[in-house]
Amino acid sequence: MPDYVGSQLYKIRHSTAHIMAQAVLDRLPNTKIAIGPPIEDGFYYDFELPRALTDEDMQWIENRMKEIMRKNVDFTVREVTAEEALGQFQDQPYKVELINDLVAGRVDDNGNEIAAPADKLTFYTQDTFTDLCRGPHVVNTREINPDAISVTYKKPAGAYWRGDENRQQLTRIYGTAWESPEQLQDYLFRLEEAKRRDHRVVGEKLNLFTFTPLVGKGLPLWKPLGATLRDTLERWLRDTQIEHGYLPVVTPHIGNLNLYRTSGHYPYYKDSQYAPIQVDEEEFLLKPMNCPHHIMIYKSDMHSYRDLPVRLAEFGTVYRYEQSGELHGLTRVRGFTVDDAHLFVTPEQLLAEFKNVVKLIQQIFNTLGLTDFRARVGIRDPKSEKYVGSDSLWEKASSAIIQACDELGLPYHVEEGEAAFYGPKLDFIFRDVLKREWQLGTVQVDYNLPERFELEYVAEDGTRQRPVMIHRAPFGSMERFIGIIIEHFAGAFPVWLAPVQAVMIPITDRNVEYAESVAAQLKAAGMRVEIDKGKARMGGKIAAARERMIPYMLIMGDRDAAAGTVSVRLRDDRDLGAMPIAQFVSLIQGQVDSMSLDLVSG
RNA sequence: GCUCCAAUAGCUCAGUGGUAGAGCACUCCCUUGGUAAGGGAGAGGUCAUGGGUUCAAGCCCCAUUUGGAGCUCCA
Repeated sequence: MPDYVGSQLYKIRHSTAHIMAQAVLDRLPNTKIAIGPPIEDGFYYDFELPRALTDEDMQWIENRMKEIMRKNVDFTVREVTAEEALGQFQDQPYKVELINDLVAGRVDDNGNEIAAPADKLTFYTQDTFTDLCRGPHVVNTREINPDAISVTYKKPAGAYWRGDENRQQLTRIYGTAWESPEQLQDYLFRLEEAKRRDHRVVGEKLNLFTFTPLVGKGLPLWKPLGATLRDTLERWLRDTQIEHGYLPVVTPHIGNLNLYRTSGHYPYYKDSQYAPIQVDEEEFLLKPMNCPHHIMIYKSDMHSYRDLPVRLAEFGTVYRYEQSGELHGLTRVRGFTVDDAHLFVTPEQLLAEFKNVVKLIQQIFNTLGLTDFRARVGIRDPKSEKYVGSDSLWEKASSAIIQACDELGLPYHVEEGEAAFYGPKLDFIFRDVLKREWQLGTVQVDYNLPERFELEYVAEDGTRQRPVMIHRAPFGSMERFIGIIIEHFAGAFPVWLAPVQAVMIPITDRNVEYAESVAAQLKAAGMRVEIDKGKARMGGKIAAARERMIPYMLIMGDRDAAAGTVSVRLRDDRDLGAMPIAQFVSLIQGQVDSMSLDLVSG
């Protein structure tokens, strides 16, 4: 957001961060202060505190901040020398480090850019508090609405000084600030909404998956309804890929360590894999990626240019030893299934084939209504050593990706350091309701693994030539993708995807038999249905079905049994009234066949 | 991995040192009700695990395990 930096909201948040630091020092005078910038939806300030903060501290700090704001104090700026700055902050070691770095012109926070030595230092002062800061700030605290800020809405958390895990861990207090109380309320509502949609909560409510320490952390167990959802997605992609000329393959869950030494994966990702398994003098790895296996399948046959592209696809389950603190529901797990495929193409085919893959991914996203995404071209970090292959191959691969995006009219931006170790890639990054970003689909161009594995095809002139590989996964991982669409739909999946598409609600026990005959007809038509034979009354059964986000409730009593109808109620409370069974079957089939996002057409 | 917070019934949670609780779900009984939760009874717990303090521990302390919020990381 280029318009954000320097905007009035930005100044409000930056200034509120300073006021928070003042309030924290008022509460705990021995606190060491670090830095406090504005961020996307608020601000934070990092502190080294003399003791842990309590809820009472947080409330006191928030109240104190409002008090300071209501005093209508000015923010004043003043240029200072390094000596003066060091004198002012002699008891503040983090500030001293910042000042010395600024003066010396060392690396910035990311360690990337060498910053020129600062030609001046500035202090900003409000009330009793002075901070080293380049600004900008509001002129007076009257520009900040005390009723549009909050620091108690979110718990403080740990954060490393300068983002370096080898350095002091500080306490980060988050705050949020807006221009009006209404905006603050909107924001807090959005946070509540995100909690409501949390896939871990919805997954429990809809009975989709579970975790247990006895199986292991980060290892999801898919329950019948979750597995149905997953299977439906898989079948859809599998069928779509067959239409696009992909060929199915199946490979084992472990592989000889030498396979990953040849591919070059092992040394790079040693730390994030399960330890090798030793059997009979040989070492095996739980499969951390599918590429080398697919490569060996390609290599097992002689290929003619006439047969290319060869597109090998597998829902391949892989295991990666993610740091324990990284695990999160379905979106970061230690065992997951990649909707993987590797395309072996001639250099001439690369561009067209890459574009086809991108179109396939776009088609998949559009079908699900996932429209809020951006495309990122990830290229090498020129300063890093972690990449394999020659400069010219990288150059070729990167320009192929960029050319494909240009020709498709796909807006993208290029980021250094986001490439895979063997080649550059195009990622589709989805933004969810909380504006969090998730990497979903990925397409990678690879000249290096064909080289390392000495892959070949026979060209028109009879010579052996090297193919180019495209790695791609539209969902990324089934687990993460499902986690994200659970939150996207808040559990209310489109009809074609819903694990249970319709629930029969017999009004009395007399009507159960009729419900069973209706259910049998719907199942015969390929629908996923349930009968609620529970003891609850109709109202209770409706409430239960709504909780579970089941698209259609078919209520049936004596009148329906006599007339051969079902009374259709939708999960969004629309009531379609009684209709013949055949009419309902064609209604639901229409929605399924068109993969509609709506419950009724038109 | 690090900091902080947490762990009580299948689920959501109450319980501040003195006999283990509620709602939902489950089983049984009554109720057979036409569009957002009928009534009653019952069953279900080594209060995460292991140590410690105490006359006495779900509650206090230590360790471990697992979960959460962040940080760092993410092929």
